[in-house]
Amino acid sequence: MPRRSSGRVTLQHIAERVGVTKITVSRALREPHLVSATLQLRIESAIDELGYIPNHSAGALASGRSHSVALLIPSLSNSVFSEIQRGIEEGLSEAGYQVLIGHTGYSILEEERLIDTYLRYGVEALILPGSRHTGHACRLLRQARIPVVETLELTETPLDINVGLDQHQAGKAMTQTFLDQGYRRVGFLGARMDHRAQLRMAGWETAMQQAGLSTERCLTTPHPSSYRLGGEMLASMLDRWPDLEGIFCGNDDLAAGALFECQRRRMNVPDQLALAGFNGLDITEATSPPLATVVTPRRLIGDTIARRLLARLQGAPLQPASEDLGFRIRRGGSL
Amino acid sequence: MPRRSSGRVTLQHIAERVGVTKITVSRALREPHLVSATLQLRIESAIDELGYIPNHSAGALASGRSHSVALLIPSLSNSVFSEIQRGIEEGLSEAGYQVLIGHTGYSILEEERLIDTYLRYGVEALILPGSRHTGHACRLLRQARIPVVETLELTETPLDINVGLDQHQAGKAMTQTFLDQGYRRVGFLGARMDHRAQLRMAGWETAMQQAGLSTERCLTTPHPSSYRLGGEMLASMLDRWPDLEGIFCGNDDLAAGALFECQRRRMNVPDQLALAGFNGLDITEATSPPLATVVTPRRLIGDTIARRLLARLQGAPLQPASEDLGFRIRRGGSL
DNA sequence: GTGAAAGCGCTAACAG
DNA sequence: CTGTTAGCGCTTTCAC
Repeated sequence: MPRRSSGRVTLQHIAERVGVTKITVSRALREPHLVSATLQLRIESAIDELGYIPNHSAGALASGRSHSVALLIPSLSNSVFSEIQRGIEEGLSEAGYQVLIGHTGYSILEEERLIDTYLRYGVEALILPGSRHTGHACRLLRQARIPVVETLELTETPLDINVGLDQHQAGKAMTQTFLDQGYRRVGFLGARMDHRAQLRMAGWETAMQQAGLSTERCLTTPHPSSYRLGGEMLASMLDRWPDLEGIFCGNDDLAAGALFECQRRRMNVPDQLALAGFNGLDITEATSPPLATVVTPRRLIGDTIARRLLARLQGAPLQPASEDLGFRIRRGGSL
Repeated sequence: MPRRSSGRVTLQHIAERVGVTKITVSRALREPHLVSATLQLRIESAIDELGYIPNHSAGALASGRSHSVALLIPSLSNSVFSEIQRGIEEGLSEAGYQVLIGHTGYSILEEERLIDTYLRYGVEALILPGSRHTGHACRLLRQARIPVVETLELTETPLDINVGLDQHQAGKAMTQTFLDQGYRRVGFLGARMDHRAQLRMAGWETAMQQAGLSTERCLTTPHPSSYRLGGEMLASMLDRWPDLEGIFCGNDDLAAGALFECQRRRMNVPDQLALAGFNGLDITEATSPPLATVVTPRRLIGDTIARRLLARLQGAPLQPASEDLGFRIRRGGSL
């Protein structure tokens, strides 16, 4: 009589039922070609009858492999990441990896906590949003000796794989589009102000300064962005700088919210005020007028991550390098 | 010399460094009050120095407890679930549970696959969207003998905990609001047409039929909903039924997309066409006019799930029962 | 093609 | 407060 037992059906139960040892059952599940066809069938039906569910922990412990990868994203409610995630998941699940999702809430402290958690789970790789991490997180990543992907933004000093786009350059390019269209008093609206939002804003500043224009018309908040916030912030900006000709919003949510506020005020977009967002979400094509935006190659980013990560997992050597997947400016009708 | 070894730092390494046995180190981590203060400190610093990361699989295997719970949601890009998820996660993480997220893509087959996956991971509870599952999924759930939560919709035959709202009733109530305002030719627009979308549509049908009105003005598609789709479907409906007075959209995305299309056509909302959505997402308060919608208590659902699930995890008996958390109609300005 | 033995890293149970 | 022993369910290794 065992002293401890979970009561769950184990390999051993299947083995006894079939009249073999558990290693044969194990093989039947993992390397069917090494087991005779008759046995294979009898084992399958025993598994079915008894309702056997493999114990992942036991397998991972014995083999030292978890067949899982952690994907950290800043926020579950931001659809920017869902396409990236789709590409990653399709690529990795095909290769037998389970993708464990965590969300950092845009906090590198929370990211650190999640890295720790998932390293305990024995993930075989980590995919992180952004390139800024806490010191302890970096130490954990180094010690873990597993492939790491940093994504969304590019960094000069990648830990391993780095796939994304130049957020600063993109911010600058969109601002330049305003300038090319003849707009001069162009403001910037930013929310959350995570690292990428800061880079986009810096791109705006650079473009404005290079054109010899003022960068005073700028409003930011640490609060999460939302449609409502876009409207409120637009109102504040117009109060303060009634001479505004255009606003570059750090993301599409803010831009859409700003557009709605313009509609309420019966302000014509783009004649009275030009607007632009960032990311190229579905909503930018649906509004009236469609919103100008920086279209980011999210699906491509996801696919690329999957491809490069699989290569690393299959033994490709560590060669830290950045891959710039670019962006595209879409003028919509709001600019 | 061990024959196999992962090379990772283990409890044993810490124990040797400190000069105790590994069980003491294990206790220092899990039940610090059972270990002397001096040892506690020395163990902590050894853990820090060597960079020890506990092996979750080993712990789970030995203790039979995974301290994790699976949360399945239909889609990562639908912000409807993010608030529910937040409530669940806050409540459970406080109690020491890790929440593993999976997304079913609105498919009960994929749900079945995920249930199987997470049962292998040894999750201590499962939170599922909806109350419809495959036969095999039900069998798996029964055999697992762990708490199960079915959410979003209510069911007569809950497997265990069921927290949500009456989607049919909500659809009916919103339709009744149209009728109360004097609208008669009220259509329905639905996308994806998962079970909840079907229930909402059935609510619309019931209300219309009870009022002796036609239910012909109805357009649905299996495609995922989006703003753009809302606009396109509105256009189709107006082509086919130019006499439409109002449209109840199965969700807020469609309603917003429909509103944008009205703006493009310079149709006044609600004078020429009344609109309503479902869920009460942020966007419904931001548009001009704000959209009528059925406000669902998502945060409350999440909190309630966490509370009731924790009770079950701490030993409360299985008492299958539904909890109806209701809904609220908000007229916005589009109805 | 199948089996026996050992061990992955940790915790339960009992002892002192 | 700390240690000893056994074992969780599986896979590796080596043997037949």
